[in-house]
Amino acid sequence: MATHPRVLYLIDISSYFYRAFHALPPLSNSRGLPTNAAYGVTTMLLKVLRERQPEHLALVFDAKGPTFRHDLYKEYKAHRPPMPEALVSQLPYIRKIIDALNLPSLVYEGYEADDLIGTLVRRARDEGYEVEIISGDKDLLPLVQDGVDMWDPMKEVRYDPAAIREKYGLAPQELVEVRALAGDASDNIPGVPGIGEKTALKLIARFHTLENLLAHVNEIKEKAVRGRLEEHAEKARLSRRLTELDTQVPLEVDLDALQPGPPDREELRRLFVELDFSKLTKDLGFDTQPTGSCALVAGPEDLDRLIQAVRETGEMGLCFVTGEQHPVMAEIAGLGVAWRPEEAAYIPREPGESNRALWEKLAAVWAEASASKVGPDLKAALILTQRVGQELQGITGDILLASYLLNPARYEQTLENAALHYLGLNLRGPRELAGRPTTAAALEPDLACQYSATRAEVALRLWPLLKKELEEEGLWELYSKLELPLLSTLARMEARGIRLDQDYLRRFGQELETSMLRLEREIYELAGEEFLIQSPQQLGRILFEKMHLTPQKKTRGKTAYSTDMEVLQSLATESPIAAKVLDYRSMGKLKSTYVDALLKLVNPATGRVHTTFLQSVAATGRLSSRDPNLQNIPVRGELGGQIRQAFVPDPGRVFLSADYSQMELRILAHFSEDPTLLKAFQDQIDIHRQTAAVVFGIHPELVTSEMRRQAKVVNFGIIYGMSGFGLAKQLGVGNRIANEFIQRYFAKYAWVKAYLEGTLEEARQRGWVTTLLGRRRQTPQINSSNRIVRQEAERSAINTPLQGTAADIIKKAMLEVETALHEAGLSGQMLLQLHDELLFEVDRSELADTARVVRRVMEEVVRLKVPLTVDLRVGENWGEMNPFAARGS
DNA sequence: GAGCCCGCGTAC
DNA sequence: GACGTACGCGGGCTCG
Repeated sequence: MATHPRVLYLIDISSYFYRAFHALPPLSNSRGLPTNAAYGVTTMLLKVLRERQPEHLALVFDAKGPTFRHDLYKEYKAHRPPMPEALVSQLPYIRKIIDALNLPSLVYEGYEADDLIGTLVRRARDEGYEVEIISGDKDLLPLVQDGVDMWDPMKEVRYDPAAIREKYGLAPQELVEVRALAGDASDNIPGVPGIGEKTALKLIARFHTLENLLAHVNEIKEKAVRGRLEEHAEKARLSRRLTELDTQVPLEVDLDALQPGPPDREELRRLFVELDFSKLTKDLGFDTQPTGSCALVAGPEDLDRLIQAVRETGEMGLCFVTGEQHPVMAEIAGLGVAWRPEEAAYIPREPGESNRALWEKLAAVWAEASASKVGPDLKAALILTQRVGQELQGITGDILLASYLLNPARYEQTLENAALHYLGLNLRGPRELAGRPTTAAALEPDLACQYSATRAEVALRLWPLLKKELEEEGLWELYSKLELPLLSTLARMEARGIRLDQDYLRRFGQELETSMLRLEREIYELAGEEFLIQSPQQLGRILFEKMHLTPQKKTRGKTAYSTDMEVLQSLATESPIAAKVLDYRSMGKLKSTYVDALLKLVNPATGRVHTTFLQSVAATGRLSSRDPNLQNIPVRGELGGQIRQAFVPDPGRVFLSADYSQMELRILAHFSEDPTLLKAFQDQIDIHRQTAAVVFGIHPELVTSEMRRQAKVVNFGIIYGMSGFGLAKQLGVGNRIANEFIQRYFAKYAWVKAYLEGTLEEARQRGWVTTLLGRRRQTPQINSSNRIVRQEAERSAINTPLQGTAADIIKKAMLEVETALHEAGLSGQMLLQLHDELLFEVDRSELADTARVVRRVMEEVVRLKVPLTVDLRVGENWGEMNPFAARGS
């Protein structure tokens, strides 16, 4: 039986530093350290290890300083610029990674890696090894022979003698002769001037060696080539010596000993985390906990020990396990608690008197403010604990909130991502733990224990890291004075909920259904067949293939005809079917998204719906709302308003809404300090009318309502970083006119233009933009060479300080309004935040006082260079809100 | 049947 | 390619 040949893998590592550096975009970690070369080299090495599983391997380095080739020719590699600083700074990390991977390295003073590889190839063949050279450098191709091939894992190219013969028409060794003739600009090898690779290949194919060629130079017909060869024969001979590999490097190394050792996985994890190599970190497969037993709190003794430990450390990581419902309603399956790293336990919630006693005792501990509470979602924990009786105290470290403030757009804020990013740990979800698709609440106690105790423990470990970063980045105040207190405010709003008139909503749903059935019949009639109207695909087929209406545009994926509102509106002149589809669509939207979905989410015990406000999602600092989303309940249009009418206050109470007027434009005025814009707001001028006067170049008195409407689009467009093209499309005017609008706008509001440009420049320089209260959003794509990517980043960079400052302001106002109402002894309650508006439920008897407090606090919450004004409205339901207490009355 | 993407539409 | 930030529906596809 033939023994399998031993293979020696020789990695031309130095060349990969440059190749990775130049091939990859300029990546960097969160501290701005460039990482692209380190990343490329690491992935290359991991690929080699994964795909070859080498038993014998060496990383071969270039020696520092001059080599024998410099003695031969002082100009050798003389034109090479010094290594770029961005690459130099990565070398120590590459070194550390190689050490952690525990791979043998070879370097020999006075020689390049190529010579060492040549020497090793010779010796390896003598000792019966096969060799694979890992390189992308063509200079090494002459070494390829039977039993020696070359592989470039980066480009996934392989060379053996046959491949070289096919590509160059030569034997590998003959490539040395080619290089002697053609030279190499990057190494400053002269070759024969005027002879390039093509000519050289031809010549060597015929004469095989340089010396043979020079001996038979008179057989060459082309005069120019012959003349150059005769003139530069010595240069060619020198080039050949420069390019020939020295395979006799006096290297004392035992090939059998060139074996990779076991990698230091902990060190790799540490390095990958530092460099933000999150995918590689994940691939390392560090799980938080092996399957096994978990500390289940079974009786009072266990719990006493837990309580004792929490009191000793003064820290408590919490992770409740609940069903999917809102925490106001969700079933509690148990609680994971951690008190110091590596120490955590799980308390299941079971029926029975003894378990109830356990939980009462536990509740007493989480209600002690002396222990700092840390967790992945403290708002949910707060609501759950309120429900169980004792409200959570000592709220300190919300992991997702902290991670969000540090980098709001980096990734979805989850404990999994934070654990991976900051600790290099893979958290295992319910699916991985159970080995089947499931939810946390459905896990067996032992698995639920592993799940939630681990999460509590990981949160506890993450918190000091996040806190330190918040402090270092100047975000601690934003966290501790704004977002963390707001978490409690939001918890109260969510828990309170908002009452829904279910009977009304059901009736409305039935009306919609009736109207839709009628429309459906009419549409089928016009189409001549039945089809799914709500399917854009089928609708497109009917409208554009069967009925031959005019297609207006393709969908975003270019795959189908678009049937969106804009298209249908323009088709209304061609066929009555378009308007009917539009009506059918809008009713279907209301029914499915608002009527049906809303009814499903009502708390049956109270008739109220409880949204979840998400505090670590929107990249600008805004809140978002989910299950149901109460921030996009329809308001425009007859039918839309009817949905809002389903939201009603308790008997004896009314809704009070308070919305900031033109908030983002005022913030633009504040930041830009544009005199015209400032004056308009100080004088309480209608800003859209003023902009209309500006862009149409007329007296404000002459502005028509249509002009004002268009100017409103311009004003909004500025905030969104809209282009001339976008404005033209939106307004339905030509490009030229739209550009003229923009030009006149910036001519009049010149400081706005300067401000916007300043924002972009700042983003380019610093890599982030900021808001009034110091919130940050990183702008990693702002210097992208891809124009589309870059412009998208620019629009975000322009919009974020404005939208984010609005978010800052209303968040601060929410905190202060709550306090002010409480101090004034008023019972009004905040129900919703809608980005620039707050909705309260107020006792009718307290309406006037509450309105006064709300307006005062909201208008005075920050001092801008323009006044902030608030419009108040009151109503018996959310759909019929009427102006209240207009200013000055 | 679960999970995902697409097209679309609602809000500020 | 062209307007920022969200959430969520139904259709339709893939995968098991």
